Amino acid sequence: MSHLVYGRLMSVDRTQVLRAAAALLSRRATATMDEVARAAGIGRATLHRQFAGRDALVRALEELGIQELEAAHDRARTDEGPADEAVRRLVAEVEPVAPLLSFLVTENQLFEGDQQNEGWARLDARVSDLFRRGQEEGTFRIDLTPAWLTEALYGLIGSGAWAVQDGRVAAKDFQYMIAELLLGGARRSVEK
Amino acid sequence: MSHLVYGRLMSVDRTQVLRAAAALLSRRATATMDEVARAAGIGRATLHRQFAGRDALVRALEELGIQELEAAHDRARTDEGPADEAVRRLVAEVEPVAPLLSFLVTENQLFEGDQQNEGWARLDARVSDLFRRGQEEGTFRIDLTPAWLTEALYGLIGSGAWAVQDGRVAAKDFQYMIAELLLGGARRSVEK
DNA sequence: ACCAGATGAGACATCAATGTCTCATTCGAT
DNA sequence: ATCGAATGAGACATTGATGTCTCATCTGGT
Repeated sequence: MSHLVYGRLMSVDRTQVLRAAAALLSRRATATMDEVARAAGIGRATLHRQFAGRDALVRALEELGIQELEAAHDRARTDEGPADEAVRRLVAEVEPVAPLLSFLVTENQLFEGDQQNEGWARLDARVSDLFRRGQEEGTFRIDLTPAWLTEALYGLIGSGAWAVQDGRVAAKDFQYMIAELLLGGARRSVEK
Repeated sequence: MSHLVYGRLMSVDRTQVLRAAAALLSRRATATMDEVARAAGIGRATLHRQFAGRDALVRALEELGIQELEAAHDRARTDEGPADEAVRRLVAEVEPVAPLLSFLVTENQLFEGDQQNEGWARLDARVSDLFRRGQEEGTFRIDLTPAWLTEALYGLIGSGAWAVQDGRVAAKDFQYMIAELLLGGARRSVEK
């Protein structure tokens, strides 16, 4: 019993399947279960054995996304140093998860916002806290609510991910474009 | 033949149906044809008589959205006056169309972006031109490309529409939040 | 009042995706 | 090499939405 993983016999790598699914669904949110299976290099039956159904798959993707976002937050140490620099670090760390994030956000929009998942609430709170801290430190303007800044960050990350995927923005500019617009806006400022 | 409209006998108001569809689909993008029909107060058969199918309905919504956005642009006179003020006017004029716009944007993302609709291309060009003009006038920073600023504007409008619909942002703050963030960013600036 | 045309309701066939199941094959541990 | 477990491929039933059709009813113009 050397290959027991989580009490089950090992077989297909669950995480690997999830990553393949994320990669595909981020591009085409309407991809079928069969397509997901092929993208993951496994049979449809096996996919169904691992995830009871499409809903279960999406929920698993949600968990994965939340995990990775939490990890990104941790790595970015958003509670340390100047708030604007923390935002930059956060954007940088979130970049790899951006396509999955935008998929999950739109997915959540589709299915009526019945139950605000606890994980999302916690993430929202972390982002929101960051902006609030920036306001208290005098770095961020106080006429834009932390809730809106949080929404805007998600929105810009989604737009950025999609613009990159579509070739309208170079991948290397992703972090810069988002962070700069979010922090400094489009208007030319006197400083700098 | 007093009630001939566009060569067809009048009956249900096509535009009114489209508006009802827009209102519903903007909230629940997966709403069924039957739901759309009920929302419009007509029978499903009649809905099918007017729009060959779901695709046709969405395409009609697309045309409607494009029309209204063009009209918003015209009213905002985005080629007059300082670019930043033009952006403000544009955001204000676009606000009523925001939910429909965000629906169409995500819808377009779902179906593979094979052929860029001519209408969207023209709208993109108008927005893009506005930002370019601002850069040439020295109002906007030049390190953010017009293409990205255009994406960002759409993204923020979508986020704003959704945040309002979800009650996380007050409807009355919609224009201000978007325009201020887009123009000035989150960082507190020295001026003002 | 009459009539052509449009509507609404529902029956119906179709279609695509989903979920379940079977079975031969393959893989890994021993 | 052998055995048990997992896989892949495909058959199959189910489901939900779609699109078509019919027919009774209604409406607006004459």
